[in-house]
Amino acid sequence: MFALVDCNNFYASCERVFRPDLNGKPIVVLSNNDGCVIARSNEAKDLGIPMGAPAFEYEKVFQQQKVHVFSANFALYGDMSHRVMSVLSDYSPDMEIYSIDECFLSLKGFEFFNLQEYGMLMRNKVVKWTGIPISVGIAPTKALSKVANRIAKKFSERTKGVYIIDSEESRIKALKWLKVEDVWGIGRQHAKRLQAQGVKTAYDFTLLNDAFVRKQMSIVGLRLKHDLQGIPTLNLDEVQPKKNIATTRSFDGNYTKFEQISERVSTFAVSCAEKLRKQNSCCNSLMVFVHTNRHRKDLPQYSRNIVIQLPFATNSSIELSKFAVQALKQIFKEGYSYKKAGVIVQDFTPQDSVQKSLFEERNEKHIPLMKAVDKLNALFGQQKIRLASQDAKRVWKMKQEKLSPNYTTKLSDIITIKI
DNA sequence: TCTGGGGTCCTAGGACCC
DNA sequence: TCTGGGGTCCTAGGACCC
Repeated sequence: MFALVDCNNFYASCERVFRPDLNGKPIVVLSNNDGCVIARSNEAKDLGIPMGAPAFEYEKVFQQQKVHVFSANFALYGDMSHRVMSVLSDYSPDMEIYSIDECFLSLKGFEFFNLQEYGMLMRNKVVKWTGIPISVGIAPTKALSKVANRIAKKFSERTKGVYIIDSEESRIKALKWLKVEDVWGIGRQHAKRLQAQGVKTAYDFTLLNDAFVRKQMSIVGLRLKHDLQGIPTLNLDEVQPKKNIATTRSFDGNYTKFEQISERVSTFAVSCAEKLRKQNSCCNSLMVFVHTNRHRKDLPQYSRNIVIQLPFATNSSIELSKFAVQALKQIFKEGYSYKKAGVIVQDFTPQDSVQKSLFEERNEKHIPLMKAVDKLNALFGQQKIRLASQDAKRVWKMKQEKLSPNYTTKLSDIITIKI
């Protein structure tokens, strides 16, 4: 059996942990730049605020309905996620952290446990120790545990947040209830095609023949089908080092000058380099892209990316920044209003087995230098030490008007309790 | 005025090898 | 008239996830 544990309305719940006065009130969390809605409390969902809603279009609703609006505070959510996962890791020797707010637990060897009770234990402990409410779905396969989790959440009053699929009868009942477009792994495109063929529920999907599914949805779809039939096909994955790392941002306004954008690109490259060093990888290639605001139909549009092969594998902020700005030079065109840029590093090699280059040497001095920079930044706060090619005055170029304090990661933001 | 960010996997087709 | 067979590697594009 597998358990899929999922935090309810995760970002909204994180904000609420430190603002208990907001219990029962509508909350939304906005994306970077306070652009669109990326998380909603149940109360906000009930008001009909959709996922991804542009914030400026819903300003009136927010005011009229007294919705509490937060800028995304990823430092807080990341730390809270850690805490939740750490509590959950006590409940199984095998765990797959699937996303910031979800994990699978293997319940192999738990045959003689009362799984309903076990799920309740997890739920109570997590909410008591972290303040985050969770839902637990338990079933013989990963895909079915996803389904069970949905039921646990949807009917939380009846299920108390824990639901188990453990018989053929409950499997079929669950799958007949679940719409095909809500199945994990069936996105908009596949759902559209399946519906056109009369497939309405997850159960209908499991009745299709293998060859048909294989042809329409590749091996991925077929695996999913088997998993939903109760044949364990998807395995628990361990956390792998990433294969790509990206730092991309929309700008706080429209940028037209090369210097403005190169400063951003340099900062993005430095951020990628930091993430690379965290997982002990070096990258061999790097992509830079820029584009204009695609929502502005009245302005001329331009969008381009470029991939460059590096002469040697590196994770030095200095090198990567230099290469990224060089790449930007090749695609930047005068006369456009740019809205977004990004740096993506790819083609990794482990840090300790980097090949020497025949023609161009990487500067070995960068290794201890980066170590020192990382140490200082960890001690004195992100971006304390920066390259001259980055902006020296402002660290964040984002609209974050409703940012909550970093309650759990910054000493000066820790809450005070009066007793 | 204002519209997010960061990932994964699979397949087909082209280019190449012997 | 008739023109083989068996591979690998890479990339772009498409699908999906949170």
